[in-house]
Amino acid sequence: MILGNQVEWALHCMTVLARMPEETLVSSKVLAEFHGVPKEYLSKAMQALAAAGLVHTQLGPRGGYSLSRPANKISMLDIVEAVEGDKKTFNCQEIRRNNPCTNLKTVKLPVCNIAAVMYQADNAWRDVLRKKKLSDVIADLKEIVPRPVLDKSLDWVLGKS
Amino acid sequence: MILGNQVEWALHCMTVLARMPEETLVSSKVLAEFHGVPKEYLSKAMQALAAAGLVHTQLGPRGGYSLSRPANKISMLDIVEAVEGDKKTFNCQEIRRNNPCTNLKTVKLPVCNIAAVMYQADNAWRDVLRKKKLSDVIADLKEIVPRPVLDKSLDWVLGKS
DNA sequence: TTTATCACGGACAAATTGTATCCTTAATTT
DNA sequence: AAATTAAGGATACAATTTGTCCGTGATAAA
Repeated sequence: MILGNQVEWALHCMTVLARMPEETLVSSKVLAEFHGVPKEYLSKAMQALAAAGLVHTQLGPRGGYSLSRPANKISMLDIVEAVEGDKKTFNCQEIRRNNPCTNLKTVKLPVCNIAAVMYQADNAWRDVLRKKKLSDVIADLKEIVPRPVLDKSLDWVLGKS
Repeated sequence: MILGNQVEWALHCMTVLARMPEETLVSSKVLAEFHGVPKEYLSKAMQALAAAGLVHTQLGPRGGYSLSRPANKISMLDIVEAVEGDKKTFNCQEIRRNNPCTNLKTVKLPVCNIAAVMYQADNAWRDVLRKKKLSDVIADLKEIVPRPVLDKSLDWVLGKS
């Protein structure tokens, strides 16, 4: 059970957008070059973010992406689910109903107790991501990355936007 | 990010083994028939459980599987990791080092803050599964499944073991 | 108005992983 | 000796992930 790379890309792209001045648009070309990932494929992730309403998009020359709302109103879960979908990590197939010695095919049963625990674990995972806002991520970033590196990166992106 | 079916199968098989009297061996053929899943493929999951030391195996006629330790000493995480592996659900590719405006390829950096949150979520998920013991699962089972169904199932498996 | 740049989105292809079957070998009971 | 069982390798098929390519429409700048 491993998340796709698109999730990582999307998270990093969102932190870039979150650090930009208001109204600044960043194209997928710039985002792709900045992160060293294929532009066309990254574009799919950005489309997912747009479809989820997390980013605003602008077509045409000098077009690109910007956050559609403040970074403290966007959680990491929002981003992960936008790209990865919101299906649970455990897909109960109800194999208990295959039990050959009783006919449980049509009987109504409470939710499978094994699935229940898996769902509980799934929720714990989501809760952590739901509580972490994009603004928190930016704050963390400023703690661990040297200021000059942060500034140079911002200037680089701004210079291309 | 979705777990494979083998995890579900393994969890259900372990609950069957946990309900058996001491020293009883259950073959993969019986486990497969009971759960309505392909025997050969289920066998792979059982091999994984054996490799992880969660079940004892016995070859030859009347051979099969039994728990290798008490059900309260086996967690759901033990079972999930035995089948699914213990790789984290988020695989950080360190794309922050691809940043074209600074050379971060070889610089030592603290763990990526985005990865850190993903790992935290991963741990929350694992914690729930680690705390839930196989014995707890059995207890839950007795609450939600009618007693006659439980008894008939046990008798069916015992009759074939 | 023309041209270049951008997001969008469909079609396609390659690589990886998940699901499953088959068969041989070795161990063990009857 | 014969039958049964787990172990494990080889293989095939399906689904998903990863990635590319190209056409369309929007839009800004020349």
